[in-house]
Amino acid sequence: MWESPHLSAQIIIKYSKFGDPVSARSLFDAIVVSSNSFLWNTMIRAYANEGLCTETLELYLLMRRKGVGPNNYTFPFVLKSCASRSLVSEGKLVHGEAIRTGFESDVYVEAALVDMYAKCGQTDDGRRVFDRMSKRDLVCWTAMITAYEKSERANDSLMLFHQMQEKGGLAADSVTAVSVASAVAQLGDAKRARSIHAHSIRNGFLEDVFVGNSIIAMYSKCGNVEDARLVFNLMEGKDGISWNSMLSGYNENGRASEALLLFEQMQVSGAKPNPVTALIVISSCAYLGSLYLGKKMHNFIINSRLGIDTTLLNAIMDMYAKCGDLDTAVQMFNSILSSEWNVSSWNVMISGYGMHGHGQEALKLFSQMQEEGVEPNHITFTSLLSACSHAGLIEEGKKCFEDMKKLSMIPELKHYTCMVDMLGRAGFVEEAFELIKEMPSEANDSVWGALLLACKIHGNTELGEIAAKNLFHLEPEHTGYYVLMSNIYAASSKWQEVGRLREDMKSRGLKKPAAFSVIEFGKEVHGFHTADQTHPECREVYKMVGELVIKMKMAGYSPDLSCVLHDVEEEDKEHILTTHSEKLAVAFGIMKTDSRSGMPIRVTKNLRVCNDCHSAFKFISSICGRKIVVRDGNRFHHFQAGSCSCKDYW
DNA sequence: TTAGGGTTAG
Repeated sequence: MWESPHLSAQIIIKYSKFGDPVSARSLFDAIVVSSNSFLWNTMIRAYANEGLCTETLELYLLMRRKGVGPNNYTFPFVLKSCASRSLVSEGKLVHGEAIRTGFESDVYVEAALVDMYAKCGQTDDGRRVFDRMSKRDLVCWTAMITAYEKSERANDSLMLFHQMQEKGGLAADSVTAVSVASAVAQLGDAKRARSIHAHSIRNGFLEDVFVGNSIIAMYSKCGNVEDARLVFNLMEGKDGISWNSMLSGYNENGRASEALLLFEQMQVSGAKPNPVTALIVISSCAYLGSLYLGKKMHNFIINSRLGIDTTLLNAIMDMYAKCGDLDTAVQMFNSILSSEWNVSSWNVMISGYGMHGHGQEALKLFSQMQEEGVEPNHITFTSLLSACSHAGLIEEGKKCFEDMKKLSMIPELKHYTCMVDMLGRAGFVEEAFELIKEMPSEANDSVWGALLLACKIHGNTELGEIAAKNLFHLEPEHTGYYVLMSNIYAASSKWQEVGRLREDMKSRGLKKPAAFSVIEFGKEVHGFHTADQTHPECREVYKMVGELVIKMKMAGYSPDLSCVLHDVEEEDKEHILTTHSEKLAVAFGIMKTDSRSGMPIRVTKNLRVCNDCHSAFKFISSICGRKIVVRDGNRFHHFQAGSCSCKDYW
């Protein structure tokens, strides 16, 4: 029997098909192996198809040592193994052997090489092989299109897709459509997204769940959640990834509450959440800043035994920090051995300390991290610089920036944004502007935005105008920048300029974003707009604000009328201040919660808290003996006994 | 005797 290599090969393949490569190998070893490559190829194929990479490569080496020549059947399997583990150097050696043995231009070997280089992220090497190929089929084209997409070269990916249709005369199938949709998603090109969707409908690709899922992700990343939802609703065979894609689509577009609503529907539908779902939904809670929902989701994750890995733990800690409960985040961090944490865990805590104004603690944690031998990455430095900025630790921040360069890390735009923010807030607006001028690349809207904010805080109209000019050019539709500049003009009573900007906004159809504050206690959530008239208890709330103002005035408070950016009478200004959404929310909290409970009043505001409210909350915390925690658009403020954790520096 | 391309989160 052993004399027939074909029969032996069939048995080896059978063993392999039944998932028993060990028996296959025993049989292989028992056979007197000839110099014929056939049986070797069969055994290598068995290992490669089982995903046993080491075994494949070892057997390949043994084959070479025994003087058996590999051929066009050997290389595709060996290359497949290299691809599966991203073993670039091994793959390149095998490529060399294929050249030496004269099998490089075999179509199967070529295709395997393209695939290997693509999977190892060596896109250009893959392209060189691809260009030399004598015959290319749809799979080869798709492999190369996907390789570009995966290495974030969306334009190259789409260019190749068009070449495939025009020069190659090939039509895409659903697999190609998935990669092309991902490439369009990377570019965020809403117009092309529609055309890919239409193409997929025409060709019936939407029956493939992979295509539906990638189109949902594509629309979401192009800012078109409505169409993503439409595709999602029409999908017949939704799987876990469909739900997750739609959930994260809402998150990406700042619509976290809709993500949570969809999550409820997901549970009703019977679809089973997985750890990715948990990760997405926990970050929705973090975005909303709802401690109640965050805790509820944390319990859900524990009870549903989803399996909590470090990534999910990091997201949970991040959620607690962003929902104002830094203590729980710290407790979680300290309750686990530091060897269990990865660099993101440290980053989460450093940024958590930062957003709550504990700059020194953030720096301490950074030292500890380095003592533990954990290498910081660019996110570590973003978190650190932002922590220094919030705490006004200028010298420390400058040192971090230098440390970063010493570690051969090139500062990115976000690091410059933090530096401009840090210098600008501290009053070094000119120095911040100099830094922008020295930047190796062009400043983006975040960098100029940080400068504009600094100009608003310190009343620098001249530099503010320069920042605004750049911003109006870069982001002509971003309302916030018009508002900031108009606030700068208003603060120096340049009402004509204010009017001009207002007209400009009007002609572009832009509206000032409405201020909105949310207060949460127990299961209750209440929202207030500026001058809210819709809350069922708003009369009582205004009465409470009035009483608080009287008490505050007796304690020395005087309204900061400069916070009213309208050209109106002083008396009206004072009244306008009492209608700010965050004041209404805090007053409601005082009315509804028991001071004896020791629970803080937790308010989240979508925009930056105003100076007058900030001052008022310090008085209220002292008068009412309450802790007030406010999360504004930028950071946390913890008011207690007449002062704020930000030390009036924000 | 042969193979190869795909979706979500961080």
